This record gives sequence, structure tokens and C-alpha cells, in this order.
Amino acid sequence: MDKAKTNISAEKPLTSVMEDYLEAIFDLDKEKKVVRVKDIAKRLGVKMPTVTSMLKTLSKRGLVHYEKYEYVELSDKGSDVGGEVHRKHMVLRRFLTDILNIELNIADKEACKMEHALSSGTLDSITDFMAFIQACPRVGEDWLERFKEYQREPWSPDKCVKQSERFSCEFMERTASLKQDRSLREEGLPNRS
Amino acid sequence: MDKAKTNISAEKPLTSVMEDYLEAIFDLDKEKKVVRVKDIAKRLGVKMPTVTSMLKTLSKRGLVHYEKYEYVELSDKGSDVGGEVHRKHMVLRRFLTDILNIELNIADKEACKMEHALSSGTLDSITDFMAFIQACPRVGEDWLERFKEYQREPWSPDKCVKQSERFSCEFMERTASLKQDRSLREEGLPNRS
DNA sequence: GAAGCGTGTTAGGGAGTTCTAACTTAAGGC
DNA sequence: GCCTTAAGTTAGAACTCCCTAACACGCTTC
Repeated sequence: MDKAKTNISAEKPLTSVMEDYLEAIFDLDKEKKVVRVKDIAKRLGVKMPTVTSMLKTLSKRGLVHYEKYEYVELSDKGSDVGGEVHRKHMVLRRFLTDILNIELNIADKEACKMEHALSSGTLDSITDFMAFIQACPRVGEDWLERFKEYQREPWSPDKCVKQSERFSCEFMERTASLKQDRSLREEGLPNRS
Repeated sequence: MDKAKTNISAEKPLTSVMEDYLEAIFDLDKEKKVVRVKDIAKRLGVKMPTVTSMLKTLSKRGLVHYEKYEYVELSDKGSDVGGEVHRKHMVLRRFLTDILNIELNIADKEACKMEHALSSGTLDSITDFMAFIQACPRVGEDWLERFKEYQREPWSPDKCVKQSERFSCEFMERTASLKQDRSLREEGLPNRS
């Protein structure tokens, strides 16, 4: 009976902007106990009227409880979405900082965009992968430290030749071609002659 | 002199939609030797008038050479962008399929969204990481195969206890809390009581 | 209880991306 | 050389997300 407002199943998918709002509200709710339009605006770098109009949209979709001039609350559905986006953000940020050694500020910004691109299943795979790196007996405690060294100064191929000769070479060749690809373009590859 | 049309340096950044068009044109150019409005529309899943209007926009920005009713060509600048987006797409797709074992269709779709989220520097880090996995003598030829097993059936903690006790435990705890986070929410965590 | 101020809303508009419907151009068959 | 048809364009509108300017609410302070 209140279907008109709340039953929006089999509906258009949420936009990534809507997800950002839900995540922001989710985070602020944990941090502050009371979520204000002003805080959402500040966190997302938009102006207050923009927030008001988005809150109306999210309210129509049953994702927030919104009455004007009152504090904002997520509905159960909105909280599910906001929480999942938050989880994605944290996993991706951790992957970028702890595995790839990307600087936190950059990692945070890129995680914020990636979080809308990856499914929950893929996120789970990343989590598993990070756990595997820790759990695999083959890897040992300073494997990630070794990668840092490698980043600073890639080993010359011959340093690993004995090992890599035992591998299928396909993967390395494909990886190499990708890097080559790029350097070619950066040197001004005349690919439209 | 022809500044009005071509000198758009220090300009608004490209949108991710524009990047998608440039990548599509870049790819089609490699595949077909002649790039048509119809093909771009088909590849991007939009209608032809949408392509026409985007081509006008890209032309104003000096990214494509566009004269109406004629074949489309990327400018040098457009080709640089399109090629770099293409590179990102391939690296990300390879990471998702070869490392995380994501199914190709899904990987391709997610790579297509991620490619706009990550800087070139981060992409380089991913490439380095993939190369390191192959190059590191510690890892051995079937490490990724082991991860696949792990994905099918995560090892019980005790199976790796001796090893992991030697690690800093911080990482694992943080990783574990992320997964817990999610299962809690999926069970309907009453986080707004 | 009225003034002042911070917070929030409404009104109106702009940029970006998309669509449908209707028109134009180009190209091949006869 | 005309006619059909596929390909491309123009016109006009919708939707999303953002803004500024102006107005409304509510709380403190006198």
C-alpha cells in the first residue's frame, strides 16, 4: 500500500553518484550519530541544494528517511547499499596501499571511483587474494617487501632466468607487450601515419 | 590562429564517456581501417545521433578529425588518449582474468569501468606486480594454481599456522575484519537499531 | 519576543549524455 | 541517370547532477 514510495524492486540500478551519497551518509552516521545536509555536502564536495535534491531522489527510492529540516537516516535498504560500498572502498584502498604501495591520498581517491566499477564477487576475490598472500606457506613473511624492492629496481631478467625458464612464457610475454605498447605510444607512435 | 579549435590545453578534463568513445574509435581503427558512426554506436550500445553529437564535441576539443558524412579519424592527441585507455583496459582485464580468475565477460565489463578510475601510475604498479609474480623466485610456477585451489576451498587456518605466526598479524586481522563486516551486513546487521 | 545567524529549501538554470522522429546524403541496382 | 536503401544528421526533448540566488526555518542572545 505504501508501495508507491518504497517498493522499487526491479527498478533502474543506482547511479554511482547515488552510491556515493549513500556511502557518505553511512560513514557520517558511524562518525557523528547525527547526519546533516551540511556534512554530506562537505564530504562530497558539493553545495547544500545539491544534497537536498539528491535526498529527495533517494527518499523516493526508499533508500533514506527524509523529512525536510530533519536529520537524515538511511533505510535498511540504503544502509545495505551504503555499507557494501563502504566495504568495497576499504578493500580497494587496502589493496592499493598494502599490496601495490600506492600513496594513501591517491589510493583513497582511486578506490572511491573503483568502488562503483567492481561487483561484490570481484571484491571477494581481491579479499581472498590478499588473504592468500598472507596464508600461502610458499610466500613467507617478506614477500611484499621483496615486491617493494622490485618496484624500486626491477631485477634484470637473467637474475630470474633459471626460475622463469620453467614457467610457461606466455604470461610474461603478454605482460611485456603491454608495457612496450605504452612506451611506444609515449614516444609518439605514429599509429595513424 | 586555429587556436579556437585546437588549442585546448589547460582545459576541463575529459569525461569518462569521452574516453570510452576515444577508446572505441582507437580499437575500431585497428580492426577495420575505416571507422564509421554506425560501428561506434554498435560498440558503445548507443544510437547514431548520440555518436554524431559526441563527435562534434570531440572535434571541438581537437581529439578527432570529423567532417560530416566522412569517416572518423583520431587526432594525435585523441590517439594518445584512446591508446592509453586501451592499455589500461587490457592490463585490468588481464589482472582480473589471470590473477583473480574472474570470468572473461565479467572481467571485460568491469575493466571497462575501472579504466577510468585508475591513473597511469597505478596501472604501471599493477603491471609491475604481475611481472613480479612471474619473476619472483620465491613464488614458483604453480603459485597462481595454488591460489585457484585456495579460492575453491580456503585452507583452514591451522594449516598455515606455523607460517603465519611468524608474520605480523596486523594485515590478516584487518583483512578478516573486512570479510566479517560484510557477512554481518548480509545477515542484516541492525546498524541503525 | 525580536534580531541575527547558521542551516536548509525552493526556484531556476546549465552542462553532459542520451533518446525518438524526421530529414538528408551517398551509393548501388536497374 | 533515377530510385531505393542504408548511413548519417538535425531538431527537440528527457534525465541526471550540479550550480547561484533568494527565501524559510530555528536557535541563541539580548
